[in-house]
Amino acid sequence: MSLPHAILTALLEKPSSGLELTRRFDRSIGYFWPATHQQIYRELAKLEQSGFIRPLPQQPSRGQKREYEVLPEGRAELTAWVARAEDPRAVRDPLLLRLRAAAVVGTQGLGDELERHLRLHERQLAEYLAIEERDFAPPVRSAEARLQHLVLRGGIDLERYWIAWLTEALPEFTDR
Amino acid sequence: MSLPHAILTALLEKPSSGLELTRRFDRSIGYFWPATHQQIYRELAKLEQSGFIRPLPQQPSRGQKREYEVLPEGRAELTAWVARAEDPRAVRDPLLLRLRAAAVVGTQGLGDELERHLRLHERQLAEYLAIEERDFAPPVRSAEARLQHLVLRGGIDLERYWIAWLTEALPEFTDR
DNA sequence: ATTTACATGTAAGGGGTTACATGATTTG
DNA sequence: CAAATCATGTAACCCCTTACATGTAAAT
Repeated sequence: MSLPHAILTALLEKPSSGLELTRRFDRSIGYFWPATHQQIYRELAKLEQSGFIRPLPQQPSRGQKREYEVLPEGRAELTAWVARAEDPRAVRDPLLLRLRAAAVVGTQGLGDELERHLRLHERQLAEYLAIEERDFAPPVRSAEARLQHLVLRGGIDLERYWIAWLTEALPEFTDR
Repeated sequence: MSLPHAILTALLEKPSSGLELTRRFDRSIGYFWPATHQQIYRELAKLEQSGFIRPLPQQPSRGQKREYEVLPEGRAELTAWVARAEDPRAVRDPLLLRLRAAAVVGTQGLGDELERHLRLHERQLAEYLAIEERDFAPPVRSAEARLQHLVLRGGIDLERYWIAWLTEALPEFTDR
């Protein structure tokens, strides 16, 4: 149940239409919870029906922009969710699984794939570091910015985790 | 499309029934790809229909154990999957999202939740380390064991990532 | 007027989660 | 024989993914 809360967060930061949300997701919240416009429209409809958000007074026709804002009930729900007890989700990683499978059927071709993943993670890390430099440069920051920085740090460290693990693993795969 | 391959891997290691697979998942493959018995039975039926596995000659009635073995086609599929190009899955983490939400609605109650997660990850790390000590102790090992160890290392480092990040983050949350 | 971009949707299918149903075997 | 356990399965719901559909506005 995270997508509705991701949307509430984004709408509190700035009332938006479905497509605007989709674009904002692509370059911020979506790093940690990606969503397509189909998901977002569906969820907006649910959130409206639940009384958590409402459309800003505007033209209500198809093909027209339709912006939403968060109601007090929505803010209350988000506030409660922040403190709610929810266990970490189970790890579900296909790459680790593939290594396990390779232990049984052989590592043929896996080395190249691991290198490819290594490059992808290096690219993602570079993207995060650029954002960090742009948005969280040295001068002291607000509590809000410190929290956002912490989240970004989580992403950065996760990419570094993968890079370290892949770099350690690669020597096992010499079929090239 | 990872669950069928996880099952093929497990069945190659040892032909099993659905319930046996469920139990083996709980203490090995399931660390990186959990699955309930419902999922496993459904997937076994699909794998049989696809001609990747077949039931061992046995009594075919309800409530009776029904064991499967992997056919050559199944092994071929798994071998191909190991080398297939598949991008890393998108990160989708509710905790990072909650921090982002907390930047907007406040961190009330989040400190306790972060500490709880920290404890859960410490427990998981201890479990992994116990497995490492039990199954991958110093004496030199087969290629198969080295790969399995690499996978476990991935799990260990991932828990350490969370522990490090949570430990770094906690001081930001002083509402206790 | 046609094309392009903007904007909101519908439909189908897959996989995961939870609750429940039912048959067979073992144990007290 | 009653209860517990083993074993396989059904059903419903939710979320994510992909492909497609449709309407409006701006650009050429």
